[in-house]
Amino acid sequence: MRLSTAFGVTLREAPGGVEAASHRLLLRAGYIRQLGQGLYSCLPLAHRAITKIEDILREEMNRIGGQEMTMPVVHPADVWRRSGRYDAVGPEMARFKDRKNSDLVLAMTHEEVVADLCRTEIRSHRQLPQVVYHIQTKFRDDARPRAGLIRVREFTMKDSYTLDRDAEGLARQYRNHYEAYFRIFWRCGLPTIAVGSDVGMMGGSQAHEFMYLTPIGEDTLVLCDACGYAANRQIARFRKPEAEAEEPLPIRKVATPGARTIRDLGEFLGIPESGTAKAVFLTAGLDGGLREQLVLAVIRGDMEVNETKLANAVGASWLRPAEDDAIRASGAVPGYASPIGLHGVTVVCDDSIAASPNLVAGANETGFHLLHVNAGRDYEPDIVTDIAAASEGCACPDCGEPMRTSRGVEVGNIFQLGTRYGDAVGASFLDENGEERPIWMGSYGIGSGRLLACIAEEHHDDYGLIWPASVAPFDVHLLPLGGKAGAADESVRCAEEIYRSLRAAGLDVLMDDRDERAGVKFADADLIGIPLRVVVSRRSLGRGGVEVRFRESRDADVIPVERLADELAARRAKLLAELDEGIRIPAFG
RNA sequence: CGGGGCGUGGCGCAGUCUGGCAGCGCGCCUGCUUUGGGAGCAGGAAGCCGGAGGUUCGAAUCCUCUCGCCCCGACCA
Repeated sequence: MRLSTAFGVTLREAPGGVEAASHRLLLRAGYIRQLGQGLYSCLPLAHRAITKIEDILREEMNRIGGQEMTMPVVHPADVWRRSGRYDAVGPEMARFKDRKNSDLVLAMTHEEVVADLCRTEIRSHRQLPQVVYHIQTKFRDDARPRAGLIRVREFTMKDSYTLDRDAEGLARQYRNHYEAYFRIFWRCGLPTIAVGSDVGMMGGSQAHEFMYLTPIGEDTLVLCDACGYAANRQIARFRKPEAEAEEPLPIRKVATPGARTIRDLGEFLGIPESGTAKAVFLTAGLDGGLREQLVLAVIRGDMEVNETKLANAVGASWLRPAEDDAIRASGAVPGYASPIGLHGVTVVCDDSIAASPNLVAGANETGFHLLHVNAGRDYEPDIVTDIAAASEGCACPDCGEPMRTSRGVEVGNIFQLGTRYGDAVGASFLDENGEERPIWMGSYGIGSGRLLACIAEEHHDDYGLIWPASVAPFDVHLLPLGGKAGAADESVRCAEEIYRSLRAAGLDVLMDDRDERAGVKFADADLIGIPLRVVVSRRSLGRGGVEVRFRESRDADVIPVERLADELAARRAKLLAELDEGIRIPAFG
């Protein structure tokens, strides 16, 4: 491609309000342009880079037996009604009607369609296992897109689906994806870790997220450096400080004027926060979010409630802080609440509460608390489970060492779905004994645009992007200096010849044939970030060739023109080999 | 959905408080000079100031409504 005729220009200044380095540089270097909130066009440079990413996705999917196909972006609402997700997912899914007034949706993902296809295509155990995938547009009407391509509303995703006859088959395919994903990310030059994650709206039993660790990430991860435990904070477990064993004492009411918070209470009574029971009221959306239920989460005062765990415990599709009116209607008093003597409330106790005797709790009376409250004796929780939020420094659930937290961007995910979707649409097969059995499904996604943005985030400097050779939109950036395009200058003639010969040698070449000064060309080359640069100038020709350097390096080598194609091909091969050699697949767990 | 902010040539911004000729830098076009890290000089094109309504002799500026975008939170595979 010739820069003089390329569609898209570089910008000296980024548009205002742009924070993330990947966002700023992709805009400035002419890769992407915003059309609307969370909606981006990929200009030729980004398109080429994404094509490289997709090539890697295809290779690695095909390596584990994947068959590429294409499924529609527009779905009849009925397939989503059958799975129960039409009502469950809320406004994130775009819905509309066709001319016949039939309900349609824009696809957020494709489990329903795959399950529907299985209904007719999969009849016998002989047709299993299967891996199918496509690279297709998704739309999710996210409430808050941000950071350029990191979080958008319309995006392209590689989503694959595995079909198996039993849980063991699913586990095998899940593991194949686990390894394939690490290969993919390493080949793209992106370091990631796999963390255990919430299954969320997908449903299912086990899930991992592949996380690129970066301060701009929106997910909080809890990591143990000692043993490798890693989980999204949404589901992260930890060892809770144990309470001292005591005989239960008789309950006693004490005046605690003005002590509305746990800290106030601890100071007032002269006890540690772990000696108190914190009561948090939330309104939960049950039955797919249609029915509201007041929930009281009770946790020891030294910990916080994890809303994801709580939502999973009560089967809620959403939670919101409860209004004071609803709290009072249950018999509780905000600020002095406890689970004793309430009605119309689902009481969920963290397991730390059940294990801690003689806690201080509210008296459901303004200005008073109760001493020596014991779960099971003074009130009966509806649910006792782990609803505590892990945080920086808390003890690893596996080895007990202190854990740290980190921010991350989810660049891929893998889900063991089980038989849920097959059951919903009646997708089953006949086994060797002629018995009808449900199909076990798995679902696995990687967003290609988000992946591109994360790679840009990882590989850049103050001057611009520095693409790994595997995803760079071009292999070589060719810069003729000193002379107008098409002029009879020696450097230009030579560059034209090199342009032809490198392309003939199979390299993707971007030639800056614009009538620009050297400084402008260098600055734009830094910005665009092609890994190999060739400078052709009177000076270099005087030294017997052209200058070759890596984008990352400051040093150039003079290479004779006759040897140039071989030299560049060798350097490119070396860069790619380094990426392949870097592949590390952590133990599955 | 809650809180905050911003919409003025392609991009970055000033002007708005205190109403009175629509500006600056970069970019773009033409010419001359220059030519290895974002050149200099000269000339030029380009904005119904996001939109609608209102107040006023007069509105980018004041008022009302509205649309769009950004940031924080809620939410989210």
